[in-house]
Amino acid sequence: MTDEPASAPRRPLTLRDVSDESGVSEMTVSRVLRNRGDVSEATRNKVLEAAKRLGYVPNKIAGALASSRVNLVAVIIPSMSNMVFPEVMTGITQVLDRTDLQPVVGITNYQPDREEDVLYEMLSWRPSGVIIAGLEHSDASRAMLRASGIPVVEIMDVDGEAVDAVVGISHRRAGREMAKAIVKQGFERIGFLGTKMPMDHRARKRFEGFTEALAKTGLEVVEQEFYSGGSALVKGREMTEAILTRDPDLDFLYYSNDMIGAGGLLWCLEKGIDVPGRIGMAGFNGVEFLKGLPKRLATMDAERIEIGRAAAQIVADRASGAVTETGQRIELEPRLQVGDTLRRYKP
Amino acid sequence: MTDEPASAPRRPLTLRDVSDESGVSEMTVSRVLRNRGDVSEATRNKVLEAAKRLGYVPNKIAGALASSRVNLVAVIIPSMSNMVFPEVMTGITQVLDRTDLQPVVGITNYQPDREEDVLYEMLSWRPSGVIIAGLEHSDASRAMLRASGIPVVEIMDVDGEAVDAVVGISHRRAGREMAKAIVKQGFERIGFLGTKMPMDHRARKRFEGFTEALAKTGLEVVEQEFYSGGSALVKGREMTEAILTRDPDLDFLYYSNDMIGAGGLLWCLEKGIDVPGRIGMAGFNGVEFLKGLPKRLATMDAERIEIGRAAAQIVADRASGAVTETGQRIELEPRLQVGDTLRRYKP
DNA sequence: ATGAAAGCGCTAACAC
DNA sequence: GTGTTAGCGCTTTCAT
Repeated sequence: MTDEPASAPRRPLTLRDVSDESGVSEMTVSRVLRNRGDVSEATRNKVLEAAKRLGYVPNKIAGALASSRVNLVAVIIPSMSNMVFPEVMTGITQVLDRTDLQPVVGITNYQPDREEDVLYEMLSWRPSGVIIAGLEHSDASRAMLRASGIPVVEIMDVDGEAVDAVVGISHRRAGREMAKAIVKQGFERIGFLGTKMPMDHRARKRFEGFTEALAKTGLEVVEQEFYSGGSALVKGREMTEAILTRDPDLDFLYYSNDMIGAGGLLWCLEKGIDVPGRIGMAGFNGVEFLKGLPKRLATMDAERIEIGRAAAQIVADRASGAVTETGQRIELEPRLQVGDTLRRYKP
Repeated sequence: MTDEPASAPRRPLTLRDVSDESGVSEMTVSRVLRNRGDVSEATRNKVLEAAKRLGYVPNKIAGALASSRVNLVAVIIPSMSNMVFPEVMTGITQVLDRTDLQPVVGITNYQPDREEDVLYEMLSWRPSGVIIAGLEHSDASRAMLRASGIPVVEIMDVDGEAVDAVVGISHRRAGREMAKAIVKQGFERIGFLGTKMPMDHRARKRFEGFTEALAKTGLEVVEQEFYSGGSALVKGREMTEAILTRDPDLDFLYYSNDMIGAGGLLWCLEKGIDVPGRIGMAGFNGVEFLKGLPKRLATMDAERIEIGRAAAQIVADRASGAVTETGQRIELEPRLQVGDTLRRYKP
């Protein structure tokens, strides 16, 4: 019996092993494995066969160190269970799949110090670019991003100062436009339901834009309700019940995201409340999920896939050297989806 | 004007720069930055200040090459937009956060050849371990996993042959137990709704267990409906309508996941169908989401967070050298959640 | 078309 | 407690 089963070698294979096995120099083996430079068909095949026979997997660590090229793109987002960020990832992947770049995801759980750690960790792998959610970062994080010397794209939000490039929508504007659409339908006693603000800058900006636009028409948010943690759908129900108990005369509820909006909508329908005849509702994000509800909640599409695509394109262009420009700014237009809960029945 | 703004240096900083700035040898700088070995408080501070002043971020590529230690754990999953896998990630993160290991996620979109690519890419970074969803992989993937010489944990499913360690539930058993629970309530004309099988081995196994257990009681699935792609909630509605149109006498619908089950439930409630009096329903996964629906869909909890935790623990133990055992097998028990759609009203 | 030598930035191992 | 030396496994560069 041997101590070293073929199935789990103690020492990982190196180029050297493939070189020995094939009788070709390390250098030429390297060229074959990377499709670089001219190699005769004969040696090429010898090498490929040897590599496959041995089950050789190149060591990217050594390769990256030698070439100072790393085909990774750091993607730093607050959460994965949000429905929003997986879609951003879809957009990023769509574009990066056409290049040799690979996304690597880091999760911050909406905590600035966690973001700092994750960023530090990722930058220490010297990625080809960074795509990071939001414009609000700790001073240390911004310093790291600036000092990294690699393309940085801040995504989701354009309301603020960017380190380098930025792709997103204006959440203030999204809030304003929703306010206008609501007022236009004649709603007047408006309640707001959302996340606790400090955790979510984009929700805060939407709220600010919303109240600002209402103020211009002489209206204001007459009741508010906030939550944190827990199942958003359940929270939406609970908050809706709470706010309508406090003020039964509200005629519109604006939710800071679709999930709590969906919860509120389900609750109202169960209670036999006429939506939108008696009360109108709207959420934010435009998640696909809404299509399956009894009524389609009004919402505003946050252009998530498109944001991911555009951000990845900026990184890819810059990493390939084709583009040297920095500080690109792409503002996408949030699209109002009227659905079934915003347009009032004509009396 | 200078060509080289301090904000974006051409050349990334090295240990050497910190050494020069602090007047301490590279080696000692390295020790300080890694908290290794004894360093006097004085030099320690000198180094830390110099590093911070310069904004130095260590190069993990070089570090990993020199030490042949990489604190990354490759996590390979089919999808992020599934609600299931983010929860597995939560469990993994909970455990890894207490170590110096970091998860790196790769997405396969349920495609075996994509899985092969992602795996190859990740292994080439020489991670400390691999956590990979499912037991079904291409021969090449299995060969790579075996040859890697690092801990491999296959998760979610225990029905099959594992490369190394495995943590999950038996989906066949989950299907069997749901069948028994349904039969026990006196349901007899049972329909099944699910994903197209070849894409989803775990759903297939649940279906097999389900039909097998039904057969033992002399029953069978009398109608089936399959889907692929699209919004699961919408698909659930459409499939439910289709299957009940084909066979209006069905008295139970078993869905292969909670999302399509939720769609079906909403559709039935809208149509005024008495659930579970007229027709019973059950899904699979136990997603939190169900709590916010008008009725709680019966389901079976897949123990996702616990699976993530246990898998990460195996990798962490093995990576630390504390445990050398291989081939661990942890089978968790899926828990039936009766909800409101399985227990028949007493007549 | 192929090979030889040097070195990427760091850490292990060993001095002192 | 601190410094020195020799690589880690590749790729770059320059020969041939």
